[in-house]
Amino acid sequence: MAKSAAQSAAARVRELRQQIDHHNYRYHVLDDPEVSDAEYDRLMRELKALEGEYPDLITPDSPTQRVGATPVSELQEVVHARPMLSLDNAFLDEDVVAFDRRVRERLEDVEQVEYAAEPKLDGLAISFRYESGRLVQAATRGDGLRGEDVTHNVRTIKAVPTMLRGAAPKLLEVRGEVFMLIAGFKAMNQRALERGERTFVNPRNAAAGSIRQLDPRLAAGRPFDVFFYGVGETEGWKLPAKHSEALQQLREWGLKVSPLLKIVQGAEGCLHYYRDIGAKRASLPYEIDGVVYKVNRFVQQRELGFVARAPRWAIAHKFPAHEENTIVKGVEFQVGRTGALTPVARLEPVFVGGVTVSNATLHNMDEVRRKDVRIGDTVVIRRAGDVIPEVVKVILERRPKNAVEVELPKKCPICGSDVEREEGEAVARCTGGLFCAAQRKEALRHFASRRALDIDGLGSKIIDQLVEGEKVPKKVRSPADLYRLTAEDYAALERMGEKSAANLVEALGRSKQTTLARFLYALGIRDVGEATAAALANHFGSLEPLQEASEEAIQEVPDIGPVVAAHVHTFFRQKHNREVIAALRAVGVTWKDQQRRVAAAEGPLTGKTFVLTGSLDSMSRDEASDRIVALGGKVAGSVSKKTSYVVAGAEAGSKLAKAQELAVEVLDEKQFLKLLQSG
DNA sequence: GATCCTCGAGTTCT
DNA sequence: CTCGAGGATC
Repeated sequence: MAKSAAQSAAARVRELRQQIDHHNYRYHVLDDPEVSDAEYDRLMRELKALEGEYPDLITPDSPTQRVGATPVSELQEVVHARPMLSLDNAFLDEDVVAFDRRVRERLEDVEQVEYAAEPKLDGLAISFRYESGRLVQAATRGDGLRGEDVTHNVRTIKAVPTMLRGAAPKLLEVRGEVFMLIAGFKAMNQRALERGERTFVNPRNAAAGSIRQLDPRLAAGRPFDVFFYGVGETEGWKLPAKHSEALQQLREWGLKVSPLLKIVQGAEGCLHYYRDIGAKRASLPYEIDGVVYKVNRFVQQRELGFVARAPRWAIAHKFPAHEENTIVKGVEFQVGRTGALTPVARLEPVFVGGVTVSNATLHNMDEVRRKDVRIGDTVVIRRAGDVIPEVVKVILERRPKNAVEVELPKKCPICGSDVEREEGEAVARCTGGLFCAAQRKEALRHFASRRALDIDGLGSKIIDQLVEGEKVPKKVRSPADLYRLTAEDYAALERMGEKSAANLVEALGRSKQTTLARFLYALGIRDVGEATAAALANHFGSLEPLQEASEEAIQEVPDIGPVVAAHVHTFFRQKHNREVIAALRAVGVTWKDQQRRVAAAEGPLTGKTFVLTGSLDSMSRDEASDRIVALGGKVAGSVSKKTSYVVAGAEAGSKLAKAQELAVEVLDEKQFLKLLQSG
């Protein structure tokens, strides 16, 4: 009786493992799950329960054994049966052309070479050994000849099958890249930060660190993924004629291959592929540092052979690096429109991500202390998918003895006024107000900016001269002064010809006809940005009632609380500000009072919130957002659970990753246009 | 009182 | 784009 129960348990265990392996394959390799996560969990729980009852049935390749294997005391050395080679690097198009030429010269009678091209992932190269379809060993690349045994950790990666599907050969050693998804990496870092644990600089380091852990419980649950890209030692498998065909066979065995793998012809095909992937780079959910081209036919590969430790039949074509090291030469403090003092690191110029970077913001003193940046330090600079360079961290081992700590200045570097930092606030401010030339300049620049009065041709070089100006009849102190200068006055400035001066006066004339919302925004009231200015304009309809409104009345406006209301109220109580406003109206700045509007326009998109990222082909982001609002939708700046859609254009950045993390629906340009049309 | 969602402000380089 | 902080909501 007991025996037959054990027998049926064994059968059920086999059945469950088969099902779970199948669902893993659907989920991780095909990206097309058949069952819900809940159903999957139910199968896992049943298997665990049975194995708990009959421990004899537990085998190392059971899906339950991925997590919770016992820690190892040290990583064992593994000698690779076939060396894991490194690749030659190409940085320029010419390098690729030269590579292709060398290949053709060695292969006589071949006019055009076929290459298999795929992205080069920024992860960790691993060799996986399957014996009779069963994963028996996973090892790091190491120096190429010997690596470290990391089987215990690799077993916890769900995308790595512990058992191959179908008829597997007696021995199959495959190579693949283990990497971390950016979204998962960020979430993991965030959690670590909240718990006060150490964080990782980038997904690559996180992957390498996790895989080399001794305790697999630390690696389990980390957001790993894997793509297999090559074959090592085999037994009982007759290799097909082409590399791409071999990868196709790996796919059928359940080993995940990059979906971006492509067959291309000649150097031209390679370069075309490089640009194509380069354009997609920022929107991929993982980091890549280039693409790899491999001669596709195995016969040709064998004919080409190797030099030293790199094959002659493959090359890695690198993208410009995202991260570089450089030295902090100094830290200066910039003064912004509101008087905020911002520390900026002056760097030894360094080429990162396609441009030369010589400055990077440090945001505020808290940030300086948190990262512990000192003058003389060597730092890691990153230009991720975004544009703005960032100091990632200090390389402490390279800190010179005479490194200087950054001190917050006591006096404003521009005007010499006292610097104050409110209790509990991150920013320090110059107290000089409009006495400070930096604040006057920034206020003018803000006034002229595109989203304010949009005065073309009034750049910072011109503003500098107007404010400090030797060559101006009267120094410009407020925006109203701008309208009193003539074309001749402007033409007298450095780097200003008659034509530019005429254009500027023309632009000033155009700017006089504006809207209340833009005007309020242009005034530069603290904490009043575009959205708040629009809310004030909608609520009050015209300027006079707002100027006379009490703090309480201002707080009636949606999204305005006591702090902002106080700023607005104080602004209009000040004599100087009222004079500037009167002067602006006197020179002809005007707008149509708008209807007081309570609700937004009704439309097919009412209740939907959109977030835009990347650039669209058919319209600018401003146009896109106008069209959404016209149909009753809302456009927000950041992705949250309440976001209905993220519209991702070319070179979408971190918002796309965030959307994927929160499972918010993502629309590409086509789908977005369709939605607009149907509305 | 805590948490989430938005907005504002400052920033790089070509 | 990122960070900090104000406002709303539970």
